[in-house]
Order: sequence, then structure tokens, then C-alpha cells
Amino acid sequence: MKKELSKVYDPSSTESRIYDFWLKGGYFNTKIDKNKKPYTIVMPPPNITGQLHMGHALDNTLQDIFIRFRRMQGYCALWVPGTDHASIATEAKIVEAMKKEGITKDDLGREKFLERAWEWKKTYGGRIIEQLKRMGSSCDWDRERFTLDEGCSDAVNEVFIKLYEKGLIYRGERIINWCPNCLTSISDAEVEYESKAGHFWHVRYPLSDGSGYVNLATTRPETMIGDTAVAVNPNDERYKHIVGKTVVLPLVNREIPVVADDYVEMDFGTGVVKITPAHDPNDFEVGLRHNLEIINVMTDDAHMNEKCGKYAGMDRYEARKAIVEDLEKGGYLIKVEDYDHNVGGCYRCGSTVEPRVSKQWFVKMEPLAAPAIKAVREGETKFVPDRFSKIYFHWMENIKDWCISRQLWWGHRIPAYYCDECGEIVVSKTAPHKCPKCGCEHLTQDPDTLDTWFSSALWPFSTLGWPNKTEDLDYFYPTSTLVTGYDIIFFWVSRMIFSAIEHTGQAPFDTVFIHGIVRDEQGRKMSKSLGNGIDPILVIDEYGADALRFMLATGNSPGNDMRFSYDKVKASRNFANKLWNASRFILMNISDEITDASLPETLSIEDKWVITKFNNLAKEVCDNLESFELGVAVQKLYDFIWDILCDWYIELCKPRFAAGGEDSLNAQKVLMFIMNGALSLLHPFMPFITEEIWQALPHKGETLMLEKYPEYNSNLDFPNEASEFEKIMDVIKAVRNRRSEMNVPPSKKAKVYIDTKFADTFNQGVSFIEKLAFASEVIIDDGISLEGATQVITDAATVYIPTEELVDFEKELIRLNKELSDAKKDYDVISSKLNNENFVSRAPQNVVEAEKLKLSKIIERIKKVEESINKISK
RNA sequence: GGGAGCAUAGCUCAGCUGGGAGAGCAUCUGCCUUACAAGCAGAGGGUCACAGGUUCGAGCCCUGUUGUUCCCACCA
Repeated sequence: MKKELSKVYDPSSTESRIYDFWLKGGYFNTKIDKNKKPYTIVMPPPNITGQLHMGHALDNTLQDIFIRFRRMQGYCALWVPGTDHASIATEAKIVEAMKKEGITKDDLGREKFLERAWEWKKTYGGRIIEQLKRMGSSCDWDRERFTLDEGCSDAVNEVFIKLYEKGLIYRGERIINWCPNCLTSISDAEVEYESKAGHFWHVRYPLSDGSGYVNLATTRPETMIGDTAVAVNPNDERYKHIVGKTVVLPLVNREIPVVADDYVEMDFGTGVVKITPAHDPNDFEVGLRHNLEIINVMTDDAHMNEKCGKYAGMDRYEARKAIVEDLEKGGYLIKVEDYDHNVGGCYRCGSTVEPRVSKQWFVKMEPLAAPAIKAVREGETKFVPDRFSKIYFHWMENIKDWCISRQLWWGHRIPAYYCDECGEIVVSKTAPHKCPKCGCEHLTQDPDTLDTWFSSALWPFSTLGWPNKTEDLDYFYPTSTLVTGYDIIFFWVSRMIFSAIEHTGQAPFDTVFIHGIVRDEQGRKMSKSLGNGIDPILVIDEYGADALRFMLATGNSPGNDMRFSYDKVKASRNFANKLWNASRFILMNISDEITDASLPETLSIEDKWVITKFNNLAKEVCDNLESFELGVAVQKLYDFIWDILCDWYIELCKPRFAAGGEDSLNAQKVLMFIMNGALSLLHPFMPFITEEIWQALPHKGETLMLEKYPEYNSNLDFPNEASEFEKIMDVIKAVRNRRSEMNVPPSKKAKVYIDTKFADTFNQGVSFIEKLAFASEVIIDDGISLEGATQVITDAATVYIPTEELVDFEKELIRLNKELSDAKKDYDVISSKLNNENFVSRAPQNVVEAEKLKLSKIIERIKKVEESINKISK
């Protein structure tokens, strides 16, 4: 049954209704169908820290396009949604919120704190899901997961234990990056380096035997209290005599040795380095080699500790100032230089991280990285665009052990238990009753939790049921496409790949599709501190989800950043409205006899033209989508719908509808066929409006989202008729053009005389020329000519238009002479090409043929233009 | 220090494996042609950063240069 559509498309009243319709129909729920091929995407789980931002909007739009496309193509398409507990980020948010209430974590205690965290998850996790739905995401919500849910936690424990038993997880004292604000260790990947203006303090340390001084420079004088050596290069002639001696550490008055180590560069600074093993990763290594004492001089929150005498209790920067002053007073400070150097900051809170020695859990990376490198190298997993595999290789090949323990409460608690009596470590899913070594019954679980990325690394298989052998895992795994930004290749993608290979024996996805980030209109990164973020939900409220999605897909090329712009959103909204009005036109004109979108038996030349165009569009869009070229596909859809369908075919239908009869009915059928096909092709990009229109038009079936995606059909290819029809189009365009140049308004009609050898073709286009070229009458003949009229020349015809306006023949001559010289230029270019032996013999045959065809057309044209000039000149 | 991206119309960007430069927005002209003024019909506007090279043919491939953005790296 037909229904009326409102005059302007209103997304706000449509989208939620359509989404509910899909949900009620259960169309998003994927049932395993062994007769179909699976196509699987697991959603990169958004953090529950806040709300959806533009990056999520892009990420999920792209995923939904792929999923809807494959679903319509007939794959058993599954999109698994979920959220990430984001341990450090969420915990920081909760602590911040608690601070406003004046309470701390310790006030609350672990259990109560976790209750709060779960409340948080409920609120904000739920909000994220609602926002994903606003986008139109066709996820299987029955399969929604959370990184901290029971199944994922089980997977985490399983992996931890397996790796521990294989010796790939160990506990040890290493230099780690410590965030003094979040009060936890973080991994190397979580440190962001930034060049900051600082100083180089040149200091001298006196030799203990009184024979002089060594001069050295440091950027962090406050750590000198923890110095346990100074080092020189073993080949440095300047310092050979002092190696093995000791120096007196200024202010501290502790004797420390001078050691020789290759790490020291002779030609940097003075060639002498102070060694602080507890606070610098390199110094730590030097310390290990020379058996140096490790003296930690700071507290968890980056204040000087009890070992620091008068400086104890000071903040690290306060202490820096005080120590520099004292060095100066004591005559140890030689000079101060300005010096820019890289300072590491916590990627969550930005605080300057403090490298420090700490007992933490680590994953031994080398054995895990090797097969993960191999998988990508051998193409088991492909990066799109390919250049990102280089970034992946570089990281994987230089990988260091991964610090996975965090001094946080919100997360997967490390399944390790320590015997209170003998210190034995037991790693187990459940708490052991007694120590296997000493038999005592007092064991304490490690208080720490795991890096949040440890659980997301398992996401592609933990969400499908692993470690259990589920049907889902068996059917949907490995997944098909991972869609994500280049900014988390290290954090996430690489860790998923090595984890999946280690635990499932297979790479987790076929293709990693990498997109860029969405920037603001000025090209800046959207950030909280700049306040330039744009809330996708507000954009949806104003312009609709389809407009936002279409805008994000338009002009998007894989791996490249893009700019958000309201102009582009508006253009997308206008496109949606264009489509809407096209469908209104169809509804106004379509007969009740039409109940579906099947083609009529008889097709006219313009029908064959539009069908051919559509058929080729279907082929290209499928090809583009299969090779991840969404931006190209969306551009072609836009052009087809606006230009071919609306500006041409619908206009062509008007005179046919007006004439009525069987031809009108045929035109209606073709129009329905094209519209239906266009809606199908467009549906993955603009799911709401296409479904709404599809439902309003005559249709069979329940929902557009389960219709068959159009594909190339050789029975619908009519290249000859299509090019015949384009002769008619050329004349229409040429006449419009001429009239426009002469400022003739459409209301002023004129006769059109067409001199052509293709009268049969043009006779089929009379009504179109009348309507679209504003002709009062169309006269077609071979050899016809008319004096006192302006004339336009196309490849197939010379057209005479008598106008009431006085035709200025001088201007006509100038114009025609210009046309002639342009045509002759073209002739020269092409004929010289064809006269080139090398071109004719080496270029592919079809290219040569095409040039020959062009040449013959130009010769025709030149002939016609010359004839016209001659006639006027007489 | 190493690596990568980008440089195309006034602006924002497409242009897939080399075969006569495109879109949207903006500008200009003319239109309320009964689907749509969120529209229709036209127009102007580009040494494809620069210099070489390969090729019958280069926006596209190779080399170098400049500008710009980003990633990685322990020079204290």
C-alpha cells in the first residue's frame, strides 16, 4: 500500500522509529548458517570513560557500512559490539569524581570502590551503547560484551596462567614508567614523549683522593641523591686514569665509583655521566653490568623520600631547585645551559612519568612477536593501506617486554597468590587453600590488576566464547575485518595479533582496515583541552545520522585524516533530501498496478541507457566496497542518484507520464527498478532514509537491510543503445548551453531543427528535446539547414535554433571560428599521436582504437563547423 | 637520528594497478520548468610544490630539492 511522504525529510521523526523496527524484527541478530559464508567484525570496544566522540562515529560508520554490505550480499554477517572497562582511565575519572565529594580510594576501600566502578559502568557504558544505536549501528546486541564480564575475565585468567606456565609471564624488578598522579606503573607504549625546554646543569664531582674533579652534566639534578657511580667510556683517553677511583657525591658526601661503560658517548657533553640506576633505564642497565647499588629517592607521588635528608618531603621540582641552589653554594655548579629534551608524559593524565625500579609483572615479548611478524609478512593478515604493515613490523621487531601489572583496583586482578610464610607464588584461577610448598594456609592475592590492553588483546576471540570451544568461535573465527585508527596499532592491533596466534593458533582477522582521525574544521585534532570537539549526537540531532554517516564516508580515503565540516554535513543532508524528493515524485506518479520493482518487457532507448548506467554502477560500487574504497563508492552513488537518476531520468519520465498509456507504465516500472536498486546500493551508507523510502514504495519483503545487494548483470548491459541515447543528450545539453549564453529564459520556447545522419535515433527523443531543451517543435532531417538561426554542433548533429532575438552574426562567426580552432587543435594532438610509429606499435590496441574513433569524430565536427561558417559568411 | 604521510580549482578534498584533470562548498549568469530554492539550467577558475629521469605517453612510477604534518628512538 502506498503512503504519502512529508514534503521535507525529517530524520528526527524517522530514525528512532526505523531503528526500533529493525530491533523488533531481530534483523541484527545473527544466526549461524552453514550454507552461508561468515563475515565477522568485532567492534573496537569504546571506553566507558565518557561518551561517543567523532572518532567513534567514523569508526562505527565504516564498520556498519561493511557489515550491512556483506549482510545484503548474502554473507552470514556478525558484528559483535561491546565496551572496554579502560582500567586506568575509568579509575582516574572515578577518583576525580570522588575527590569532589572529599573522599579517597583508601577511605572507601577496595570493595566499595569497585561497587562504584560498576555503577559507573552501568551509567556510562549504557550511554555509549545508546549512542551507537543513534548512529544506526547494526550490531548483534544479544552478543554485547564487556572486557570485564565473566567470560572475558575467564579468558584473561586462562591466558595469564598459560603464559606464566610457559615462562612467558614473569615477575621482576625492572625500571618501569611510573605515573606519580595515577599512582601506577604504565607500559612503554603508554608514555608520550614531548620535547620540553629544560636546562643542562654542569656539575663537578670531586675525586675522593683530592686529585681533582670530574665535570658532568645532568637534566635532572634531583636524582643525584640516588647516584651510585659516574661512568666514562672505556676508550676515552681523557678519563682512563680515573676509572676505578671514587668520587665524592656532592651534598650527600657518599663515595661512589668511577666505572667504564660503552653506553657513554665520548663526544657528548663532557663524556662523563652520573649513574642513577633507580631512576633511569640506561643507568639501570649500567648498574646491572657493574653491580651498582640501586637507591630509590622518591615516593610514589614524586616527592623526595626519607633517604634525601633535608630534601625529604619536597616535590621533585622543588627539590631540583633546592639542590641546584645548594650545588651553587657549595661551588659544585659550573654553569647552566638551556637545553630542550624529551620528557615522557602519562598518556592518560599528562603528568611527567618517573622512571623507577619496581617489582612488576611482565610479558616476555620476543617469542610472541616472532610468529605475529610472520603472520603479517606472509599475508595471513593484511593491512589496508599496506604502508601500516611497515609501522607494525618496526614496532614488533624492536619490541621490549610488556609491563602488565597496574597499581589500580578497577580491572582484572592478577591471579597470583603469595604465601605469607614462605613467599611461594601460586598462579591459579581460584584461590589456593594452602601453599603447595610449605603447606601453610595463609596466602594473599596480588593486589594489582592487569593493563587494560591485556584484556582487549583477547577481544576477537574472548567475545566469541574462548577459551570454551563454542559454535560461534568455530564458525565466526578468525574474524574478517578489523576497523580501527592508526593511533592504536601498537596498543591494540599488534597485541591482538600475537595473542590470537599464541592462544588460538590463527591470526585474529583477515584484514586490518586503518582509518585516520577526524579533525576539526581548521585541521586541528579534536581535544578536550582545546574544547574543539564536536559531539556526533548533536550533529545527528540537527542533521540526522544518515547525513553524518554520509559525510564521514565521503572523501574518506583509507589511512588518511579527514576534517569535519558542517558544510559537508549540510551537503550530505541535502543529498538525503534530494533522494527523499525523488521518492515523493515516484509516489505521486506511480500506478497501483505496480507492486514491486521488476522491469517491464519492453524497454525504450532511454530505459536501456539508465539501466546500463545503473548496472555498471552496481559493479563498481561492489568492487570499491570489496577493496575498501568507501570514499570512491560513495562519490559514485552520489553522482548516479543526483545526476543520472534525478536530473536526467526523472526528467525523461515526465513527458512519458504525461502522455500516459503503456509507455508511461513501462517508465514507471523502470523508475521503480532504478530507485529500488539505488536504495539498495545506498543503504549501507544511509540506512535510515533508504529503509524509510523503501517501505513507502511498493515492495516485497520485510526490510531493505535484508534485500539482495545489486550486482553486475550482463543481461542489463546495453552499451550501444546507451551511446545512441547520449547523442540525444548531447543535443539537449548543447541547446541549453547556447540558450543560456544568449540569456533566453526557459519560458521562451523555440523551434529546433536537427540536421543529422541519425534521424532514427533522434526521432526517439523528440519529446525529451521538447521538454528539456525548451523546444516548441523539433524538426529532424538529414541535410536540413536554416538561415538566420543560431547553430550548435555536436558529434552527431548540427542544430539550428531560430530565435526572436536578433542573432548577431559577427558574434556567431567569432564563436564558430573559436570552435573550429579548438577542434583543429584537438585534431593536431590526436593525429600526431596516431602518426607516431611508437604510439601505434607500443600502446595497447584498445587505446589506439579509441584515439582513432576520437579522430574521426573530430574530423566530422570540423567539417560541420566549416559548413556553418561558410553558410553564415554567404 | 630513523621512518611515514601530505603538497591537485579561492576553500575542503577525491583521483584504484600510467592512456586527454574531478566533486562539494564558494563566485558569476539565468530560472519559482507542478519531486526538491536543502532546488534547476549554465559559466569562470588548475604549469597537479619544484628539478631531473623512465616511458610512445606521467597528477600517478624512479631520484633529488623545498615546505608541512605525524610516528618511532635511552644521547646523560
